[in-house]
Amino acid sequence: MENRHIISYPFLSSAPMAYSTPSSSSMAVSYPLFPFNFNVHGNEFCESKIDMDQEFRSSSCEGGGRSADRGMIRSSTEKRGDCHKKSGRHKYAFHTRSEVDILEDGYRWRKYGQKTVKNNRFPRNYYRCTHPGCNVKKQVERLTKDEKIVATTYEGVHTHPVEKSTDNFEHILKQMHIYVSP
DNA sequence: CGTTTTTGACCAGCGC
DNA sequence: GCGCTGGTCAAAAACG
Repeated sequence: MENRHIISYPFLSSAPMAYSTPSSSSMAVSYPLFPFNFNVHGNEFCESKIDMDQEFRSSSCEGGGRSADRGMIRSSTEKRGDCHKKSGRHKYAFHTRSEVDILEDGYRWRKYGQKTVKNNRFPRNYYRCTHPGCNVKKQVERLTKDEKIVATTYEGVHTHPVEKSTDNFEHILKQMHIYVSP
């Protein structure tokens, strides 16, 4: 199986990347950091920024730990404590053309859910970063209209460096095909 | 044997 | 209030 991906990674580092908002509508392939708002009107590659919170403070989700109590954690401390709009995290969705669902992006993900969504015959997969204290999540789903397109949604910012070596990552970059309109 | 995936159930938000 | 839909949990299974 071949790992052909046309992808870009907005979350390669936990460094605070500037919101460059490229109005020039051409994606700057600035290895290894991509700006948050890249815009490519190439072929299949599209990107949509869903939501943005300007400061993502890691609000210590490891406080309670996993309770063995039946019934859910239901996050009683942060439920109505401070955030009046709970989905105020960094959240970025972009489409990639790939033949496998997930690609080695340097982080380690653990799958925690799978749901069949309404307009897709492919299920949506839910992943979470396995680093302790890092609650970055991502969703991966394959589109029905073109099953070569994989929609990936990242939520949150990693609060730790990338696990895997940069050698491996350069290998990944060589696999990536990025559409840039001339 | 530790970690990850699978999978059904549970919960919350939203529209009617 | 009810049902639908999406997101998450957690126990069991699978995996290395």
